[in-house]
Amino acid sequence: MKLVSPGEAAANTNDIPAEAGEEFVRIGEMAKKYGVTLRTLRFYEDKGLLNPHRDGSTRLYTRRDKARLKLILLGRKVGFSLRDVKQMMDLYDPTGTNTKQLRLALDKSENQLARLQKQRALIDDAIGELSNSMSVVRQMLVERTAPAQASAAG
Amino acid sequence: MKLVSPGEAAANTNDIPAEAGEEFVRIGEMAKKYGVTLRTLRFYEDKGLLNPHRDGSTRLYTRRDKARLKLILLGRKVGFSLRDVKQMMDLYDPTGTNTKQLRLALDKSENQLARLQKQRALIDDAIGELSNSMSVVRQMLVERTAPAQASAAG
DNA sequence: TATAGGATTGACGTAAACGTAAAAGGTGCG
DNA sequence: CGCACCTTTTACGTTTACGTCAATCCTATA
Repeated sequence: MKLVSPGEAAANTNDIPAEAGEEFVRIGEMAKKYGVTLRTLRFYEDKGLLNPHRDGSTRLYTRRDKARLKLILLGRKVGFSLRDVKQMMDLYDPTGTNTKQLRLALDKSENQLARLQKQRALIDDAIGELSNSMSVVRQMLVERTAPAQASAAG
Repeated sequence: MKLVSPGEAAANTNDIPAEAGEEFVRIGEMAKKYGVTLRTLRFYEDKGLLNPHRDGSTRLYTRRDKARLKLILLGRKVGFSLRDVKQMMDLYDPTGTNTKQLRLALDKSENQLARLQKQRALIDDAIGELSNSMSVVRQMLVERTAPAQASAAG
């Protein structure tokens, strides 16, 4: 009747009606486990990305919620907006082949990949310009700290 | 007594008290010339980044303003915030060597360069993960569109 | 029972850089 | 004269993903 696997977080003694062997986790555990804040989990729920069970008012996360959260975090990592993530998740149907979902995901991924590559190009550009500017500034500083050298060389 | 060089924008006939040969430009010209909106120029002024002269209430930009705007745009391009840009610009002193300004700029630039490189790494990471995911999804789609092949091979 | 530690909802705050009306004034041209 | 065009100021709206209180509640433990 444990909420979490043994060895982890021994501060929970709540009796929760877990008829089957489902591992329920409360928000604090969930947050720690995935390195997010409580606020984040509630926010995701508010946006319809998560749907934990409830024991009264207390949120209880199952491994399905964990799987969803993992997907969300992966999506965020590769730069999808939460809206995109939700759109893709909403297409999930446990009884079907999810072809639509997969196609949408692939489609969005292609766009996102393009965006990322553009961003990369922009950043490379910025790095280039910044490096140039830095050279110039360094040179100006040199001329100001050693003006005798400069005029001697001129 | 022209506001702009001949051949450009022949719609200005305002008489402006330009005693010297200073080229004054109004906000519309300025915006076009640098590819920004009027709102942007006013916004930059509001933030203390620009300080055009006035003919009554009409803004008049000189080449000093142009130089400043160029710097702002360069700063933005390499990822500085307007606040950073202002901080650096505020140190400019036409009578001194501006060593402080240059040092600050260099300092900020180093930080910014580091940030850009981190971002680049993150993006590369994201590209990698996204590409992986795409492969997986593609594979899943293949298995769904040609299940006979898969079961035949199994 | 007091206290510390979670948990809840609600709601405003934050960052950046403008966009977008709204309402009004000035101007040259036909 | 009136329209078209440029300009002005003021000020709220937008975007995204949460942060940060605030007030309250529940619970196990010493």
